[in-house]
Amino acid sequence: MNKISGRTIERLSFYRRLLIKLAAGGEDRVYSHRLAEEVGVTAAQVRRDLMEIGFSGSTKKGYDIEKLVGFIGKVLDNPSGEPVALVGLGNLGRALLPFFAAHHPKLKIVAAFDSDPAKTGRVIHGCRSYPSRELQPVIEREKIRVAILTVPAAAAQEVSEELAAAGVKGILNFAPAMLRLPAAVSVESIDMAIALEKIAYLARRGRAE
Amino acid sequence: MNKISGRTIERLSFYRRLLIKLAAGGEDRVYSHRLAEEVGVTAAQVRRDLMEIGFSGSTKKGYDIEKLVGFIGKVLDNPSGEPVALVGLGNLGRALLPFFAAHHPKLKIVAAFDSDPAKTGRVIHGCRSYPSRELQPVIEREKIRVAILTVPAAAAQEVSEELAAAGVKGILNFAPAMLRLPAAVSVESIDMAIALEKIAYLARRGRAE
DNA sequence: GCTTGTGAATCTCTTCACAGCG
DNA sequence: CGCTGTGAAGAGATTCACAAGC
Repeated sequence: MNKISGRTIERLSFYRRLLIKLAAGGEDRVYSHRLAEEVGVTAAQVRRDLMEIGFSGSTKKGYDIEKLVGFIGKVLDNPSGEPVALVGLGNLGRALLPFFAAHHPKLKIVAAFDSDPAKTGRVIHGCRSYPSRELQPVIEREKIRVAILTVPAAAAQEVSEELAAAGVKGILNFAPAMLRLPAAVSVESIDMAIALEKIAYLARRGRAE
Repeated sequence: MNKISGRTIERLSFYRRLLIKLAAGGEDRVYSHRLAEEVGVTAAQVRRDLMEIGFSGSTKKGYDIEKLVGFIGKVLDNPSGEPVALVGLGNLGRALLPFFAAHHPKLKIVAAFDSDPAKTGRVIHGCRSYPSRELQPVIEREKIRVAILTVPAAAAQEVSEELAAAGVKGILNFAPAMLRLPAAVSVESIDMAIALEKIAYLARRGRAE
């Protein structure tokens, strides 16, 4: 169950989301075809992914939804929950707080940071905000290993280094900048400006496929 | 210069961003190595990408920055500019307005929509907001072909169909939902919840590579 | 020497297609 | 039968490595 590819991780996450929805609708078993159809991949892909994590559906009638949700959880989640830091309380950061607060049972934003004193020392959407100066101590105290970075591009490298130094091992980076960090720190970048340029390109040229 | 892969488009966008920064710093030529290093890919990858769009640097001393920026622009941009619609003025949508308004010379959000009358009929960050009912006429009038979708997941499918019907050809989808649309419409989804789960996973397991 | 441009090799990811099972 | 699990084939993307230019 060791090295699972990034693509597979993403799809597992999608599968789980859908499975939970199906379970809420009262279903308890599902075929790879169905899962594939709803998530937008092929059935073979679904079976491969489940094979990769070592999950077996009974051949009889597809996969047991509840079991599969649990199994995916064992792969993706930290059983004891995962505290997350949000760094940068600009427009985007403030918008993400309620967005992430809403959903996840395991992932929880427990601390927010900003360099602007006007934005700190408060509680925003149930999350305490601290001045940047307290970044390292708070992250260490709360044992935070995952951070969301929503600072301006110019500050991103510096702040990410502080995060890494404080012990953060994964950064979800929204700043339009490339972060250079030790290999022990994983970075996943969401570059919305690039995504918009891409979709504008695709809209002009005909659709691929 | 025809079918360019999605990956390449994204990287071209990155290259351009960097090139503009270099040009602002007074530089006028650049080697593939340098570009690669700063963007986080290999030099061979850079050269492949430029080959793919048919750009030739002089062998003498790398690539002419200004020419390359222009060339990438010819590939990516609609020369007459690209009007964009934003649909969904919740927290995220409102945060994206200034974010996108800031930067791009060609891509410009010219209309925003929301189903909540309290949020419409105003001008937010220089962008006029309309009630959803006016979605189709406004999009047709403004000849909008690109839309950013920031509505709740439950509404995403329906709204995206309206967009498609109104003539939109590319959708940047932030809703955690899979859109089923005619193949003529391109969809690029940014699923922040999935991305956060992924980075949490990577933070727990050691880094890949 | 240092580049770029590029065929060929490699790696990674996805799909095919079928054995095996209930 | 129609399903899952999976070896093998296929597609795509990346890197290697080297010819050719200045």
